[in-house]
Amino acid sequence: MTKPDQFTQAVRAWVDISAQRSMRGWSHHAKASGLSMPQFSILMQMYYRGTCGLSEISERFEITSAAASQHVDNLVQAGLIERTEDPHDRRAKNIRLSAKGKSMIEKGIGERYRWIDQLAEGLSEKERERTAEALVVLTEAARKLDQS
Amino acid sequence: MTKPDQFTQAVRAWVDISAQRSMRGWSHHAKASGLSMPQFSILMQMYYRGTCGLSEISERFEITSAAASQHVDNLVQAGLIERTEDPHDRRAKNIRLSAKGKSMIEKGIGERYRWIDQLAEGLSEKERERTAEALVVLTEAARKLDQS
DNA sequence: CTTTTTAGTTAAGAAGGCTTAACTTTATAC
DNA sequence: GTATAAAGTTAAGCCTTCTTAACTAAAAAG
Repeated sequence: MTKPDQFTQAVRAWVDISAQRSMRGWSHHAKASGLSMPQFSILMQMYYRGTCGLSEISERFEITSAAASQHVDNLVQAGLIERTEDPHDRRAKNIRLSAKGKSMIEKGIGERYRWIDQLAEGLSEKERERTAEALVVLTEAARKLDQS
Repeated sequence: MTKPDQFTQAVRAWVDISAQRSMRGWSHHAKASGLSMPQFSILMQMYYRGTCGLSEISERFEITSAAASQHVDNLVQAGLIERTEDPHDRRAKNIRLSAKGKSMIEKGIGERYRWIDQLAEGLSEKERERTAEALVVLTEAARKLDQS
């Protein structure tokens, strides 16, 4: 990498501003629903990745299994996730979002992305089309990075 | 807005994947440098917005001025920011990054955006040009949202 | 079949972040 | 010029998160 060229510059600027925007409504919703950030993050992971074990949570968030267990326990008591025994390995637990947890997260996502609708209103039809195309290209490329 | 159309969909997907990517190296760097997330976020704000008063910090992060004062104090003692009296209003303090704080954040930013360079490698010259243009348009529009 | 590993839980305690409340100092309003 | 408001600090205490350590139960290894 020699210097921040035009592409890098453009991506950085957008990532910055979009991340900031998204985080705003995000932590708002977390607070409003009485959840702490870690709790909310765990629910978020459940939403995108589906059922998992406790160990996966502790790995992903780089906390001890004790900490993960405590978080999960709180969320279970709040009725937001379900914890059942894994039939194939009775030491392990299967953890998944409850219906209540799911709808909660979906509301949070709506909150997180409301600004995108406002953004759309500030653009012409043509601009929306062209930027959407560009983002699809970028998203594709980013996904490939994840797999490598 | 009636339903998530193509534009919204594309923006969401990209925001998701880019935010995730950026956050990864991000909290890593924060931990590695012995700073908590709130502390790191404050430094980040200083970096992008320059000098500010204490009240701006408490507003931006939605914490009391007491909490902001404590954070700032820690950062001053760590040599990462400087706190001086505002000559125009002697009640107020001017808070700005120190050289040490600046280089620290810049290292963090490098960490945060390393993946963008990898992303660039996966695209053709033409794609880079066109996506960069689109992102400039989006960034502009998002900035306008902030001002309204 | 015994030993060791793995998954998870529980309890106790340390560390950090945030709040309220009381206070100082300076600016603004009347 | 006095009263009020604003910027910031300090101290005390609450709450959350996280960790370590001791534990149970089940699977895997030998």
